[in-house]
Amino acid sequence: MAISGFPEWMPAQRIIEQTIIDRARRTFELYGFAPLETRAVEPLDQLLRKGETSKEVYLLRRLQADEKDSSDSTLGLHFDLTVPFARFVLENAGKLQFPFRRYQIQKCWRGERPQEGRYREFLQADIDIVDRDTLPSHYEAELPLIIADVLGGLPIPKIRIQVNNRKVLQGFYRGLGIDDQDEAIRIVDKIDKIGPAGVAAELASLGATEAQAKLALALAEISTPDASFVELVEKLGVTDPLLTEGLAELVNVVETARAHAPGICFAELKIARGLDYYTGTVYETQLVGFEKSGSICSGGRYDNLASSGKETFPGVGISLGVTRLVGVLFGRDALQVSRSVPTCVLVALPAEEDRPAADRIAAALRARGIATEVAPAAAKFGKQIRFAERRGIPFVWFPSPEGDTVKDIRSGDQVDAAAASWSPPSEDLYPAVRGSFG
RNA sequence: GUGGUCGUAGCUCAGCUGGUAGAGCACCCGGUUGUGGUCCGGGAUGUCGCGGGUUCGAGUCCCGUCGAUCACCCCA
Repeated sequence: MAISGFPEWMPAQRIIEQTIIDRARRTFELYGFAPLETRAVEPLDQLLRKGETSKEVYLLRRLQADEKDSSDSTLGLHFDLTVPFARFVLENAGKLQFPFRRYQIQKCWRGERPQEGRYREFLQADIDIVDRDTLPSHYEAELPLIIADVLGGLPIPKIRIQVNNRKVLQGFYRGLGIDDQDEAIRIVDKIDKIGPAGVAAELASLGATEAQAKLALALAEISTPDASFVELVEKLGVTDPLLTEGLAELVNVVETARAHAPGICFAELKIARGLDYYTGTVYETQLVGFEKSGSICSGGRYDNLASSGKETFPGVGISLGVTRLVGVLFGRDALQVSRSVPTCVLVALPAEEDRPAADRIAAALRARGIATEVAPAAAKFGKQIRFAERRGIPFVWFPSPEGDTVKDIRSGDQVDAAAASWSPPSEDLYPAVRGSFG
């Protein structure tokens, strides 16, 4: 029986998911991120240190727990990888070299109501860079490039990375004279759901004047693929030091992305991100054609998350929602894989007595990196071929005293072959993932 | 956590106002005593999501529950 929100994929789907994980890992390492895994649980007070996400957290309880036991603080499963990482950095600051860049690919848990692309247990592939005391803002420009690199090499729809900076919003609202800037950010962030009129209404109930609401909406409408958003903001006539600072940072991110990966990164002044530990740049990523499914890759800069009072480790990170990405695409049947098993070659079995010889052939192929299995039984060759065909295994190997042959069952071509030297075309070595979307 | 829709064979679905479950595709066997995919013939298949209730009788009505999905919330 399935448990709501805890997806279990079929092997073909898992192969696709692993393809994405492998791509992410390989790319992260190419950019010099060190691998890390943190424990699944954190003390509850750690998890709740920033933000009021309490209701989402799953708690860990021992079945035989002593009711009177109050020694340890309650443990909760982590709901992202950034908070545990911040804790890890504080704990191990003495052993790490800064700036420290690491990747972490792990399950996360949130106690939410599941729907397509939203799960209670899901996989995130997260990268973060932290430094001691200060963090140069060029790192904020680097992260979208890495994500573009990961996703650009996968058979998925085009992506659109939307970037904003909370300083822009905060500074603009402050300059505008709105007192509760954080609440204003939350309201404007809902613009896609409730529309400009809805935002104006909520801002009004926050105490904003009509003129203020109008300008806030005008800001939210700004969306450019380059630095031209600055002029548009300046035209609105609001000034504030924080706004100026945020605009400069945002220019850097957008222009860097435009130079290295044009057409995928946009300054989008309406996005804000829910998690409230972000203090500067924030990212959100849409799959083009799947915008309704939400962001598949989000993050931002946090200046105070890893801070012990004495020391501060500002950081910036971005997290790819692997489960959401595949879940959304599976939901539309948009991904196919060439076979449901890793096997490239099936060694046919003429008779049960031939199994030792077949095993030797398989071993020779495996030794050269070719995934091989031996037929389960010495059935008619037609059946053995069908066994391979159903799983998508491309090659069937026929052992013979007169010399082995190998058949590509897709084309029907059959050629003489020796297990010590034959190799499949490189594109057949591993299951191939294909995407189909309009 | 709140509310809506849905849940019949592996898949897609049919099943009229309650009368004891069906089709197509897929699958298995044979034709084709060992090289599949076509064709022909034959065959198996369901705790009708689960539990309870109403009824002489429930896939069909009622309640609950689980799951999928959507909206809110939130977010990967």
